[in-house]
Amino acid sequence: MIFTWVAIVLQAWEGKLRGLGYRVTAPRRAVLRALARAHRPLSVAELHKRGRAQYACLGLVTVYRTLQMLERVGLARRIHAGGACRSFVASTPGHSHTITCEHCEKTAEFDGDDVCLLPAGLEERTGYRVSGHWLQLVGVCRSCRASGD
Amino acid sequence: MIFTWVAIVLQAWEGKLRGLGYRVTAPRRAVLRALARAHRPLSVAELHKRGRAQYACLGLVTVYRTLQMLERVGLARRIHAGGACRSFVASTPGHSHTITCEHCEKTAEFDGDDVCLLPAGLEERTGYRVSGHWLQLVGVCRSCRASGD
DNA sequence: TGGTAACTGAAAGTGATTTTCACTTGGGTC
DNA sequence: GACCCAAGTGAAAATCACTTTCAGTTACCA
Repeated sequence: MIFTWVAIVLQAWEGKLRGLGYRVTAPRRAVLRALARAHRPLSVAELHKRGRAQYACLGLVTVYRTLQMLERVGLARRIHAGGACRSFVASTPGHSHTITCEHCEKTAEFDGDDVCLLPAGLEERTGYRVSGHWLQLVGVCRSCRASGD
Repeated sequence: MIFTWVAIVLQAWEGKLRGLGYRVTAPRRAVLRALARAHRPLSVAELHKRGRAQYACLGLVTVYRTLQMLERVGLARRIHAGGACRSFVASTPGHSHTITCEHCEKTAEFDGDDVCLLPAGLEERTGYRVSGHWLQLVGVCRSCRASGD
């Protein structure tokens, strides 16, 4: 039996959900799988379509509900792109940020605890005491650079 | 004749719009004014309501169109809050970031060219060459701290 | 094996945004 | 100052993005 990377990730996710008291159902598996296989942020509609490839009668509402749940437990992350926040990527729990390729949209996470690294004297300049932040980077991924795009 | 700060800002904005070939109309002035007077991010509906205080028959569609135009020229900025990107604040053109108070939502800009200051070796770690970023901070403003909130 | 609370899909409801179109107007021209 | 017309406008309708409701189904614990 061959285990793909996606299968291993799904296994881990399902264990995590079960551990948190969530049921692992066929519709949820379909959404999880679509998320795990994607290499770029996907809209709810796209996830619905891809999820249906695995579970034909997957309902759109279930996709919304599953994403909400996955976001809550840190397994999915909402991405800001094109003036809206309607796309999702798979995520690992914990504090991290994302970087998205401006050509192919492939999105990666990187650990962010050491990022900010905020401008010196920000509190003095603005009067605000910083308690949180939200950072998204844009760049060009290795393969798009290699293909000269 | 007394010039308030808001009046001065509006004057500058109107000059900028005219310079770019946009017409300065009563509906646009109403939206600009509502934006300039706000101390926190406002939704489209709120801007519509406030704009009507100055120009009674301001249409909702015009608010959308004006915001789109202002965002394009850098005079308004969309703010991400509560899982959506539906609020706007006045903005100064150029590269800067925002910080929003988690209590009163008052939002300030700060210059961001010196921010990132990204984690060393990000390109090596992720394979991405960074070309841009989007950063929003959350904190507590001076007056909310003073009031012990 | 049940039993049951969690989960589901369809349909209807809501709210945000865009499109369309006939009408109005800012601002340059004479 | 009157005229012109492309840019701008508001209302209504259409579209899109969710959310709620509800009757039926199912994962999983005892």
